Amino acid sequence: MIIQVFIIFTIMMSKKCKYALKALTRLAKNFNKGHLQTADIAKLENIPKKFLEQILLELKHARMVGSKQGSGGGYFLIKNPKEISVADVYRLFDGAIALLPCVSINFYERCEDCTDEKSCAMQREFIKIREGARKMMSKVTIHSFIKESDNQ
Amino acid sequence: MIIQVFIIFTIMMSKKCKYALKALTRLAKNFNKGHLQTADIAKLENIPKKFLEQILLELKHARMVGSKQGSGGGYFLIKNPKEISVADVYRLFDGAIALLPCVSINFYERCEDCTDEKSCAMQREFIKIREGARKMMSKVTIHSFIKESDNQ
DNA sequence: TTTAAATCCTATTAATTTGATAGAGTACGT
DNA sequence: ACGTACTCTATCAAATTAATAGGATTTAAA
Repeated sequence: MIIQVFIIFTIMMSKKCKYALKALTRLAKNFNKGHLQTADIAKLENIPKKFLEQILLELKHARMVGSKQGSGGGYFLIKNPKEISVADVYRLFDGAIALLPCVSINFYERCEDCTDEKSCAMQREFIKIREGARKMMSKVTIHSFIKESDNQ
Repeated sequence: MIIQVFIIFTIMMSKKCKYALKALTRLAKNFNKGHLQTADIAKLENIPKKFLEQILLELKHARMVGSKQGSGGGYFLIKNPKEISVADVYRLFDGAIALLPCVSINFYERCEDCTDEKSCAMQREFIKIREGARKMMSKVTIHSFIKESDNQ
């Protein structure tokens, strides 16, 4: 008897990035209403608390959230939810939106195997693909994730 | 003296996928003109030969290329270059185009941490992002990578 | 019919990344 | 001073990537 197991690996957004978006959305629902604690966000969003700590810290360094230390402290959004796009968060945690480094705006790198970038047809075409993804990822913001039913 | 090294990791297309696109483009330039050998493609495109072997084999299993075995053998395209899109090749080597598994058409999977998919605002928005990327990746084909100067 | 050439196929490897945990250190309200 | 919650760095196991290795198989040609 032969058992075949197929494992399909897919390159997608990292969990870290997804958790960040969820945490930001939770903070956005509380925008201008005080702060939330890591432990509460972790519970509400099903995120490992210690992992979330790192994420919120990175978001703080990126100046998307602010924090209040000590007892009774917590995190709060310091940017308008409409001004934090998926592209911003994706770039912070997962890097380039472009599929090839030579096509990236923020993470540009030359391809080692490329002989003439100026006439590279792949580069020309992958710029189009990047723009397709970038436009959509810039349009969707944290605000987009807040449902009307959340009355905010 | 402190030396700081910054390593930026970016999720992009895998090298395998990129090599596949380059190999397919090379074969496309030779479409209906006989076959090319792995070793020649490897040399022309700066791809490790043994690695390229695997790639061409996968492309064969996916019925994009055909092969002729034995001495004097090689590979040839069996689909029209206009009918092989970047999306097709990307899905074959790197998996889903969507950024979240719950949003993927071909690699759908439920998010473990999701409580109600029907009302999930993230899912709704990430479908838009997927469509932005998918449309562009479907439009660009192997034919797009062939420059006019290659007179083909 | 032997030999060489090329594809076919599977296993293995080192390096890197991910997702997470651990354990201090620091700030602050009570 | 005490407890709470953020800050920061180190570490870990599992998974993935990008190759390499080594045969097995097929075919043309000597």
